Amino acid sequence: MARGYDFKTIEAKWQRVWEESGAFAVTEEPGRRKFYLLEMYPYPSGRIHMGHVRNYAIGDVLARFLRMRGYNVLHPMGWDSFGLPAENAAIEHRTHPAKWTRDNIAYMRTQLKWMGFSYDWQREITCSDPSYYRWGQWLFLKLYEKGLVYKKSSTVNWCEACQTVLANEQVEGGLCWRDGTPVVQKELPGWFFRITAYAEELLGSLDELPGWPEPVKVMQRNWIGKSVGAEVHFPLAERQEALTIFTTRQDTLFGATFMVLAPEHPLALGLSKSTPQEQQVRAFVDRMKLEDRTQRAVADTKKEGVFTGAYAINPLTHERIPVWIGNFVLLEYGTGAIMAVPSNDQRDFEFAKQYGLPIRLAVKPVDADLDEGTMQQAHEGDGVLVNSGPFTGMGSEQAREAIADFLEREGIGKRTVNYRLRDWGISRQRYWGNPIPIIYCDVCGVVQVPYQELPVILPQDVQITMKGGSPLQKVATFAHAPCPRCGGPARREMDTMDTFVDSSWYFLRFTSPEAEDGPVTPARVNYWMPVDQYIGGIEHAVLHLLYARFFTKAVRDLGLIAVDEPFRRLLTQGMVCKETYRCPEHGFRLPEEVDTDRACTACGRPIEIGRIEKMSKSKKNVIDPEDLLARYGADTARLFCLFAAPPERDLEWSDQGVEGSFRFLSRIVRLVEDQEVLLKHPGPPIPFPRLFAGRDLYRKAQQTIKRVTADIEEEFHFNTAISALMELANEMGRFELVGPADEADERRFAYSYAVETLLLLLSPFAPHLCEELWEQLGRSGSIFHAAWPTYDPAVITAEEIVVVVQVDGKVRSRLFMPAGADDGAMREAALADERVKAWLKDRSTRKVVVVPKKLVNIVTGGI
RNA sequence: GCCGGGGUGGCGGAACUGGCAGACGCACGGGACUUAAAAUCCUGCGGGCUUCGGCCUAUGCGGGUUCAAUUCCCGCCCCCGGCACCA
Repeated sequence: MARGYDFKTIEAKWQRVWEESGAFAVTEEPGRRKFYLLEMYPYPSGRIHMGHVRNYAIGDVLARFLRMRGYNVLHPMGWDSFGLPAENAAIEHRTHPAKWTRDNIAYMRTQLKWMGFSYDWQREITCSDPSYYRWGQWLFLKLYEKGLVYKKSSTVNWCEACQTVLANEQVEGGLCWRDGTPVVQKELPGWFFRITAYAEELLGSLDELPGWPEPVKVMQRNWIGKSVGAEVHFPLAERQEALTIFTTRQDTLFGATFMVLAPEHPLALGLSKSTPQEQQVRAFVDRMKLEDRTQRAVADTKKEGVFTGAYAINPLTHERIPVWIGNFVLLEYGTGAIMAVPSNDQRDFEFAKQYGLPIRLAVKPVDADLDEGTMQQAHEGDGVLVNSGPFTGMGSEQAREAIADFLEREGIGKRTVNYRLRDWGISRQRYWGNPIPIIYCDVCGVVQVPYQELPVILPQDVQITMKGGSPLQKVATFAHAPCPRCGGPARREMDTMDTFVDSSWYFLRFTSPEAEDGPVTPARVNYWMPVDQYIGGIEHAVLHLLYARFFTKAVRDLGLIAVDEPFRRLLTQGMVCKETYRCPEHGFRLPEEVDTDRACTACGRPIEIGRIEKMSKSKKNVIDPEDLLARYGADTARLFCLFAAPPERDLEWSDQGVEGSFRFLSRIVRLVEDQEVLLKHPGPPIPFPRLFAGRDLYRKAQQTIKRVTADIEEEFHFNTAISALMELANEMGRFELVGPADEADERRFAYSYAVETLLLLLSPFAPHLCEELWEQLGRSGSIFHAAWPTYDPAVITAEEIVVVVQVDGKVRSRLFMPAGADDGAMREAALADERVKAWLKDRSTRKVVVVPKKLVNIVTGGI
């Protein structure tokens, strides 16, 4: 234990008191201001890490602060306990995912209690518990009945290591979000949530979330990717069919000199049939099939293509234009076919140049002319239409409307909107997840499991191998089930739901965790929702936060809740980082324990300090919160996480910084204990007008109330709130408690007021210590039942102000003046100041600027 | 390439609405206490110059607006994050 104070005894004592008194349990109290405060619940991986500590420390400061401010605060905690790591661990440790998960939860719950977080543990929920996942199945069926859930076979993202499908949102740069394995494409049937049905609302209501960080909203907008444009039909020459394309640039239609289909386009092979190109086309399409699609879509892959032998008619120019197949056209966006306008699209331009296809300018820059023969790149911006029949001379923006009107009038096409967002594939070919409540009957087809039979219980007796598909297939008692409709033999759905489904509505369940007649109890959910403040990592900017918004809207449309958006305000906290250590020989793959300031234990080479990166086991730069608890205690760990950086920024770990936080708390203990006897009998309060000795300290305490309150409440500036508390403590340290006998009462009162204020303001940050000192001083009841202190604006206004005097914008003097000094008095005093006079000796005064109560700037005409 | 965030001492970071740049902490230097060390307390701490009064200079770079710019405007550079052949 570091020198300082006995945090072990203190923290254990108060944790027991809070636990036994059920201090943080809440119920709905209509008429009282409610506050639903939520931090993203953890995956029970085994132990909490510093990221959790930071996240939950931020939340806990707010929770304790808001309670003292009089709010009815719901602050729950639970476990995101389905998911693949449990299966991996089951193989590795020869245990069962259920047991592994249960043990982890038990241990992590204990750890969170050691941190002193003020949760309402009566509302704890666990995703892998049938009492929870039952309602996930229930919601699945309700959404299925509404057409918001459907099954289809499609090309999906597959992670070979996880042996399962991934949603688009779970692929990061072509790699699996969980383990970084390259994702491959695979044709597979699966269940989808129709999130695209809410694309427009998910986009639009972002504007109604002023309490969300702009970066997150931008990321969601980009992800949804709305494009406004038109669908245009290009009739195929000598055929009855037409090719439909999507474009946002119908103003360039007159420049469309060829078309390009994605290699997977259904017409790709058909168009070349019995043309001389047939062989070539087939070879190209087959080659593209072998190439990985994520690879093909990534970066600047060389553009390649082949002529189909077929022609289409440009519906505006009526020209015959060739139809090609190209690797740069994506089947999944738009219609999988494009019109190519090489003059005004760089990709089309490159393709045209490579294969000698014609280029005709459709839109030229406003202030310049372009020549098709000599242009070196496409003109992609807006401009003025040329070669465009009746539309020639129009500006792009106007032409887009005019041409869209024309297309609609002539039946050639219509205005349309395209989204990048795809439906959410939720089927996972894994065991440790929520079973999808569907039964397949040869006679009746796809049949829902009846509501009264829910939950479909996940069987426990399974063999987990990570090979040969879902372990559930081998559980005969699970796989075979009678058809609920005809009673005949049938098969269960073997896939489980993506764990992100569980986390898409857990915040609703916290409001009524034991509801048995539905996922939530309407009166309770509508009392608490929305979450007033949500706190979590930026890594969920599009994943969880988009899914949760979708679910909220879908559940609203089921009539279960009244809110449109789940999270009123969002705080995305930065990562916890630390310098890394590398061995020149072994890199990050250092063996077991690294002797950080000496040498690699494997080869003896000196360890180099690497970049500052997010704490991770593989980088060997983690700090285990438990070591911190043992050395400094929870209050110090919490305080450091909040002091070292503003919450939204990355936090750089510093062992000395932790030491500093601990020193501060130890100092508080001394400030109180050294004067304990005196502080226990503070004497009667002395009104401010009659307080002279200790007047400044009293004022400082009141000013600190203002600063700390504003810092916590308005901007989550916990770091500056703590520095304000340090300043107050510094001033208390300097304060002379002993003085002339006739001032004794005043000094004692001022000091004891400062101590009391300091403890109250510090209590959300260092709750155990503040409770202990509060009790030692003989104050009644828990400090958390005390009201948050308030200040008197008349007191915090200084009686004396410092007026800065500048000459030509440079500070030359400072004057102390009474707070009531007006502009004229400031001006007079400034001009009369000796230092200022010296500066003005050889210069003429041209102008004097006075900023009330702050500054005088004397502008001269120079020497 | 597009979008977003950022760039301030040796380090983490402060600075309301344009008004004293560097709060608070860490590290470091000096001193007190101590047999000694730790802890604690006092003190110094952007850079340069100094006759020790101060002076000059400094918030990524270059311009501009203003009595006054870390803050506003214009043009660049660099770092981090997201998206990326999206038609």
